Amino acid sequence: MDETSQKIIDATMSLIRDKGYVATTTKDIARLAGVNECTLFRKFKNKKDIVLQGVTQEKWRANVTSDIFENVQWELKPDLEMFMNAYMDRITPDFVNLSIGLRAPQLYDETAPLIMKVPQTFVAFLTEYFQRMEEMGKIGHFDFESLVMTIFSSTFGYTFLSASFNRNLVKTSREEFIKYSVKIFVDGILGM
Amino acid sequence: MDETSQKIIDATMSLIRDKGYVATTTKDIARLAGVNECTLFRKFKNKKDIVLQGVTQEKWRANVTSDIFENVQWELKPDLEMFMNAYMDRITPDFVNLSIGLRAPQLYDETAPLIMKVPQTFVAFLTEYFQRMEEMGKIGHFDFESLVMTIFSSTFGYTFLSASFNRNLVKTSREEFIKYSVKIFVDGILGM
DNA sequence: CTTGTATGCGAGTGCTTGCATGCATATAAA
DNA sequence: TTTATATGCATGCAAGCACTCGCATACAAG
Repeated sequence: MDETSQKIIDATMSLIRDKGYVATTTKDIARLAGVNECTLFRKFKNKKDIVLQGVTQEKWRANVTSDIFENVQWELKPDLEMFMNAYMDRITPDFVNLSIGLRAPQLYDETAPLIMKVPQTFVAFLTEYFQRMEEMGKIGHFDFESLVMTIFSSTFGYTFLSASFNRNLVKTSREEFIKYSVKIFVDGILGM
Repeated sequence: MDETSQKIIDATMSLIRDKGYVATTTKDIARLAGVNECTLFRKFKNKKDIVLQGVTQEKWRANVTSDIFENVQWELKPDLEMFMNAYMDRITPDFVNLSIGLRAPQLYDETAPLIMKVPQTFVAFLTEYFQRMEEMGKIGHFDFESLVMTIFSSTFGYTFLSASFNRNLVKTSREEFIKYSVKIFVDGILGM
């Protein structure tokens, strides 16, 4: 990937994050990338092609693979904290807004699988984790799907709300949130 | 509001929910509403004006006022279940997608306060609820902000994930989710 | 019957869009 | 030095955009 193409991709993805795909014009992209508009079409087939190449780059996707969960201690509290930190390290506000910006009908068929892979990876990890924890006798039997959905929804929800309504709605810091919510998940409200 | 204007508003809001504001053209709106395109501009100042009138209609906003929490029993489990049900009754997938469709820079300054009012109302209710519960001696002392954020994030997260990735990611039904997550909030994972 | 109002219709406004082309220039490899 | 490649720049194009105009038609109230 030559430098000019990269600048074009970076400009495109930034604009989509800020304004959405449809509202992002090739003129905008060229201006932000500091190149002439026609250079876009020398390097890429069309506007959509820029985006589709962008979403395949590590730089523009949360780098989510299963090996991010390496430090499992098989201890509920530190493991859930590690899980939430792993999520929030990768799913930054920029990434959240980019994901929303990519939700355009013209793109969605091709980008949706990529966007969906992120939550799926986290949900799959959590599900496996709890199954193993039960096998090890460290927790009782659960409806794992509901348990996982509760914890993941909460992690996802906080991340999304922070990115969308920063400080207007969310007054709790990330560290506080992780500490307290894990405590609640582990001990419940009455048992604290 | 005459019938024609209402049809135009309904068509506009539906299209924004499905494609977003920028991708929705006045030609689309006219076709879906079954009126001539120029009728839009006889009834409304411009495209933006249609949306701004739409978002003020009860029909097109979650009808969230504080009196939706009337059935408080001051009992953790039924109250949290009531809270989550109240949220999910109102924040339907359609409403979630409409909220995202309204996130266009051309609109956001004017629509954001309306969109934000919904989570704020729920967060405010929960905060007050837990404060009263502590005063009544029914729960111990908490960092209420973190507690509220955990529960609301989870409710919001499940609602959003269901609307966005239906059944591909979310296998848990609403009823199951509410039942189990409230159980976890109340008892914790270890105490079940 | 007259008049006002709501709407349809076709055409067209000025502007912007994604995209293309021809040509000049810069740079770097041969 | 020659040659190939990358890029800038001006210009252009067909299509699509939000929005407007003049005029015809329907219908209901007076």
